[in-house]
Amino acid sequence: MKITDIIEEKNLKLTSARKELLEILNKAKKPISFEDIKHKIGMDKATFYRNISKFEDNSIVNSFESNDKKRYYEVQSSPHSHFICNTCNTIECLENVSPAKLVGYTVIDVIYKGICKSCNETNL
Amino acid sequence: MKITDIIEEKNLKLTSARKELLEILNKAKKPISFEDIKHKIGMDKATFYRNISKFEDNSIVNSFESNDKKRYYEVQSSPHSHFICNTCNTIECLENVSPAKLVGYTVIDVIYKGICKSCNETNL
DNA sequence: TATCTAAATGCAACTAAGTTGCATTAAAGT
DNA sequence: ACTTTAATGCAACTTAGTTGCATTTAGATA
Repeated sequence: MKITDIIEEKNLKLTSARKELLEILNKAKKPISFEDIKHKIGMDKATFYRNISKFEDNSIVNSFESNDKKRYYEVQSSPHSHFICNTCNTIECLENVSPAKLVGYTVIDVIYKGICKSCNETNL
Repeated sequence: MKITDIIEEKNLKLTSARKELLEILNKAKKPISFEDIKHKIGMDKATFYRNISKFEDNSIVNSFESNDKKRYYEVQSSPHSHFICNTCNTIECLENVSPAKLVGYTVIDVIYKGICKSCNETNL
C-alpha cells in the first residue's frame, strides 16, 4: 500500500510533513528513534512528535522504549515481536514468533529482552 | 533475604542512601518510576540514578520503560514477565507465565503489551 | 579506637526528549 | 477563488537523566 493511501485511509490531512515522515519510517524497515531521524527531517520537532502521536492514535505507527532510554517508532505492518539485546542494544524484529496467548488479556505486542544470537556466539 | 545482605553480597558499600532506596523498591512489590519515588527519598537525584545504575550492574534491580515514557525499576526477585496495558497504562507482574524460548537467544525478560483483563471486561 | 583511602554523596550545571501556547500557513471541501 | 479547520514553526518550557567537582563517609588497617 502506498504511503499517501495509508494517510488518507485514516481521514488524516495529507501534508508534506506527514508524507516525509511516513516515507522515512517506511523505508527504515526497522524501528528508529527521534535521534536517528532528526537530521533527515525538515519539520520542527514539535511537528514530528505531534504527527507521531497522530499516527499512533490511528494505528499507523507503534512505538516502544529500548535499553538506551530512547523511544523507537515503526510503521505497523504485519504484527511482529521485537528482541532487544541487553549487551549490544540492537533491536531485531521477530517476524516468525507468534505472540503467547494470555487468558483474559489481549496481547498486541511482545518485547523480548536478553542476549541476541550474535552476542551469544561472541561469548562462546 | 534482608536488604543489607543483598547489598553486601555484591560487595557494595552499605550506605544509608542504598538502604533507603532498596527498602522502598522492595516494599513497593511492583515496578516504580523516579516520579513515584522522588518525594520519598532523601538523596539527590544524581545519587538515585547512580545507585539504580549500580544495582542494575549487579543484577539487584532491573528496569524497563512503560507506555507513559517513564522508566520503571523493580527489585529482581523471582524472574517474571510484565504486562503493560495500552489503555490504562497499568503495569502488572505476571508470575506464572514462563517466557517463550527463542532458539539462539537468551531470553531474560518479556514485556507484553496490549489490553489488560480489567480493561477488556469494561469494554464488553 | 584513630587513621587512611577509595568510593559515595550533594550540588550545580548541563543535555536532550518531549510538550504546549500562539500566531501563521496550508489542505480540502464548497 | 473562498473559507474553515487543522497543521505547522517557533519559542519557551518541563522533566529525566548525566557529569564534574568538592566534600563526606564506609570500612579496612594499624
